[in-house]
Amino acid sequence: MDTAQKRLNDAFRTRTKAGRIRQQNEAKIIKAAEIEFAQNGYKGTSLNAVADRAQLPKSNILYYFKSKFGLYGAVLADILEMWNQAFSVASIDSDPAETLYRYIEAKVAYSYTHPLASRIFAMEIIQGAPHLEAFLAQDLKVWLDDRASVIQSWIDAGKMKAVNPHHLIFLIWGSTQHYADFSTQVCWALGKKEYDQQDFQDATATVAMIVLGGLGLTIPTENR
Amino acid sequence: MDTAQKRLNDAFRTRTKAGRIRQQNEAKIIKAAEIEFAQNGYKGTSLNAVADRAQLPKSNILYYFKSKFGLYGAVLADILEMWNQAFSVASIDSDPAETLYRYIEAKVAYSYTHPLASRIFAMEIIQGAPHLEAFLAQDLKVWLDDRASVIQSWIDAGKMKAVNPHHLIFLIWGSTQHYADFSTQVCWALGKKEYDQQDFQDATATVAMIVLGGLGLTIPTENR
DNA sequence: GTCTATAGATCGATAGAC
DNA sequence: GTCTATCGATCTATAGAC
Repeated sequence: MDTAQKRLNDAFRTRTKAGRIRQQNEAKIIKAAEIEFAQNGYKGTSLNAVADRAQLPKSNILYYFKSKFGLYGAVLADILEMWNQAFSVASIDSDPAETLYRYIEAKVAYSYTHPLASRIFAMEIIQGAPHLEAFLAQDLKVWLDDRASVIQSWIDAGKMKAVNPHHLIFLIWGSTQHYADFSTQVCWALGKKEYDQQDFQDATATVAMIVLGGLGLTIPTENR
Repeated sequence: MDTAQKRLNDAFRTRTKAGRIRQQNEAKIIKAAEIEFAQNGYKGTSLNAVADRAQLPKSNILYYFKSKFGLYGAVLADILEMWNQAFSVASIDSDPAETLYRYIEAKVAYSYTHPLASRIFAMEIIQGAPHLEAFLAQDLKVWLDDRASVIQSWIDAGKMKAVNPHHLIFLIWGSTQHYADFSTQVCWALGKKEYDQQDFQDATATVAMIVLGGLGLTIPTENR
């Protein structure tokens, strides 16, 4: 009778007591969905294509995730979880050069280890964030403003040149994420089929040198 | 009988002697298609949506552009034409600071005046450039290598710090194009609905200061 | 040249057998 | 829980009236 309570119970059981087969299948589906969503966007992705790639019947997807939008939400949740794990640490009184270098390094590494996640996020934003607006806009803005205030405090303390903190963050985002989102373009230019570790070290070095240098900071000694 | 020749004639006549109404309609369709492609990608865009936005019957689109792919090609051609007009000038013996500043300025301005074009291009690349690969890969690589060799000559002449020229170009691309491609994100962060001119001046100033500063160059006096 | 009607394929989602 | 069959909507593209 109480269907709302029943649905909550179902959802909870689904999250916690999922069977072994179901968990394996869900993982296979999310992995396949990441590839398809990154390649074709939300509208451009068909459940048929995801099902084929996951080698599972299409109805299986809809049974697990209720709808196409539900599947997309699960993929985004996966991405945001990784995102938070990688960039949640933020020290207030730490050294600007050290902190910014670590951030650039982590950002480039993330582009290397999670190119699909990075690309899906990029496409979602380019399209105006029609799907994640409600549940991400606030978190993201809080995180950004927090970061910006730290940078501003460094500037006020005379530890680095004065720049618009938000624009500085965008510059770092743009130039690092570029390596994941525009890998096709970058690979053409470098005459390669795929990146290797050396390319990512070069990327980190170039971005760090220019950004830190431009701010009047020096790269931490152990990374020079 | 000679259908190949006939088709060539048709194509030529279409390009050159197009009627007034047809030209107007084609322009309306391309403008509508730009919005839809930027919002939903190639696969995610339907001719119905384009037709509705252009306020023209769907068959009209297929009559003018032969197919969905033909329409997309026309949109891309439009974008690349603007692109070339904006960035084709490249001087060999010019001043690095002056040249790089003008380039950053032009790139940010392009993001401001042609955000849709910039976004379509970005999505195409993110998706692996499945459509424009054949007819753009070569041109783009030639252009890039040419630019990189100029930067290398500046480095060899001791005019600026040594960096990987390709990565420097990517950094500029990434950080400037970011303002068009990720406008949603940037607007959230700045707490605005749309950019104004001041935001773009700030963007130009920040990117120029950091990039030129990081390379050991000074911003041209008239722009400080 | 322009537009309506519609074919043929594929979409997301559901019903029901097992 | 899993999978087949299928619905109704929507897609690209074409045929043919005007």
